Amino acid sequence: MPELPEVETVRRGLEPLVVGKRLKSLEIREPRLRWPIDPALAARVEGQRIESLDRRGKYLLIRLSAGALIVHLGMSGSLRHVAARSAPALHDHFDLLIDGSAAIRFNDPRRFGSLHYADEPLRHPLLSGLGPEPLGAAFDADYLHAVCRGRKVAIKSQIMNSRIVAGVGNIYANEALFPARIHPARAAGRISKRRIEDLVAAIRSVLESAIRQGGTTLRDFVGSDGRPGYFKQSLAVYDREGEPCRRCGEPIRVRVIGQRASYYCPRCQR
DNA sequence: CTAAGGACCTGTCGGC
DNA sequence: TGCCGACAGGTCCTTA
Repeated sequence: MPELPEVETVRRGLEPLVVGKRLKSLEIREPRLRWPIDPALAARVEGQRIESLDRRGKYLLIRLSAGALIVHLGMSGSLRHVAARSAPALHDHFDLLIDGSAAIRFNDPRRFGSLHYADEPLRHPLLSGLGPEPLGAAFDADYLHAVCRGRKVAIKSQIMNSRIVAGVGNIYANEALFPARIHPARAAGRISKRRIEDLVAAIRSVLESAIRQGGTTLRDFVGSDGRPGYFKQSLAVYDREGEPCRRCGEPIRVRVIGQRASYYCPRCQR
């Protein structure tokens, strides 16, 4: 479900509610997530002050006085700000009880999400190999062109590879390739530098625009306040099979590339 | 090394 | 109406 803009939406929603507060307790109801939650984790973080809320790719970093909690929302996860007393519902796997009477509640039907603790989160094995942030200065045309050189993988798979760039998932990979006018199946190594520049600009612009609209809600994404995102109405190609291209009118097509549904305009994208 | 496919889970939707 | 397969916003791990 959540890609970078959705995780950033959650981060921005929670930040003012938790930073500076004390983490009273961590209540784990279902430890069987993508990786089992370490049972020793609760004792380790309880009583610590929450210093900041950061994001790296699709990971949320809850930085504490010492170390940090690392949360990933997987495909179906959400973090909601709720009253501490409220009864947990199905798939509410853990609560972070915050000073006062509030809690941050993690819900995840598919359990592809995860919760870790690390003294230095950026050195954690899951984060240490991540590529640059797509909205950061290190992600530019020189970089992307260099890492695409000689590669035969589809450009869409390449930009969805978190070791290449962190946080671009299926929706925004599709959406960025459209304004860049690049066919999603084109071999990464067979794209000119000029067009790679367009792609870098498109990735940035699509992500920023999605963040401004609170992310994309297709079915069930909600921010920390329970509200959906509104970027769906801005989608140019994703989930628009058969509908007219917004640029030329040609019906949008879908095909599977790298196991993922890929939407594109066969006339505009080469 | 690269690339492709399977695996992990539950919920929902479309077709028969 | 009911059942069954296909598919869903992620990504690690194994295999070739």
